[in-house]
Amino acid sequence: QTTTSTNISRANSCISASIVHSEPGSMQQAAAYRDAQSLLQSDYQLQGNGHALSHAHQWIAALSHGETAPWSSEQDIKPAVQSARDDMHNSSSNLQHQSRAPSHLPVHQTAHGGNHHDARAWRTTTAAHIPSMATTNGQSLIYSQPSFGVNGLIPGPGGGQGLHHHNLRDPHEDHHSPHLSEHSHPTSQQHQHQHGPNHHDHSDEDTPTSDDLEQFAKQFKQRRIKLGFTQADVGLALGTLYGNVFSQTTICRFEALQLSFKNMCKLKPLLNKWLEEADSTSGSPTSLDKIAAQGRKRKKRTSIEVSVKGALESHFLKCPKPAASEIISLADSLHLEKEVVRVWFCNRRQKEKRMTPPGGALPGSEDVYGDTPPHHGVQTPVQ
DNA sequence: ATGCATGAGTA
DNA sequence: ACTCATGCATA
Repeated sequence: QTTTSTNISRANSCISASIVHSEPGSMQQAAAYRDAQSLLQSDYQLQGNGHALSHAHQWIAALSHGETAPWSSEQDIKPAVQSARDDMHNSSSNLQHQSRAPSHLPVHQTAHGGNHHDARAWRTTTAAHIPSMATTNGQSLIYSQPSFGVNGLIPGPGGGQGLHHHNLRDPHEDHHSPHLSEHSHPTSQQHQHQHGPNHHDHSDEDTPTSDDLEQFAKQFKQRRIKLGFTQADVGLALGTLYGNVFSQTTICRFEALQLSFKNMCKLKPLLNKWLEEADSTSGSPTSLDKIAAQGRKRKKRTSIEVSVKGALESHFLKCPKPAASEIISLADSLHLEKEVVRVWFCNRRQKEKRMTPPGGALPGSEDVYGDTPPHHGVQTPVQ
């Protein structure tokens, strides 16, 4: 039975945000965010051997009784605080019109034009990238104005764990060509380059191919580690640099290619820029940060039992897009809330669309739900 | 590193 | 109600 994991809420109080210094003298590094975060969660974060305990907060309290939307009941606090005029809007999201028409061309969007792309274009093993730039909205995405002095890096002690970041990962894979120049694949990756407007040089300008992304992601990770930054540091730095903060999760997923092709394309330029800034900047401070004091009661994460997951999985194979009624009956039989089941399917589908789809890509069951991207060869991205 | 969740934008 | 981009909370 689905237990909802024990959990303590996270504080959702507004953090006094922090400043916005753009002075060259102000030094607020990444640490700020991290600290703030830990502060928030400090309730239960143990230090050393401490057992801290926690105390529950809001929504927890709320659920004791009325369930009518335990979490979504009252107020909804808005995230507010996006640091001022930061136009982070750019959501990019608006442009994926996945034409279900079988005849769509694999459009390749420029990172900026970010248009559709159907999520199936990558993996285009056999090239076939038709450079169409039918992009309607040729701007949006990314960059916001660089109003500040840039760089909010600096890994050091202040940078948090950067202190002893040593190497908590991959014992192997260390040292190898540090330069970001293009050398390539440490681990064989077949890369068939595409013909197209691209020169051979895949760096950041044009629309990258999935191979470019793989290469970049791998290299990015290595550089990042060598520089002593954590994924969280990077996410924050992006925020201080461009105004768009990203979480550790996103950086992690980027490195692991667990984002959609389009999403990867959008992020690559930013990360690439950070990378350049990062190693070129040896010691310049300045940063600005913004911590979104987000307060929104989040539903407790439902923990679905393995057996139940298995059932969902098998259903997914049969029908990736169950109708509402099916979801209801399924939820009912599995003793799950309808919403939980619905979300599970959404997430499952999304997972299929990542560059690195889950293992079970069974052949034959590809286009069943008219939306399956043809990810053929899923080459192990592993590391 | 990942599972479940939220929300904006769409259809 | 879905797709997508993202992320909190967890494993």
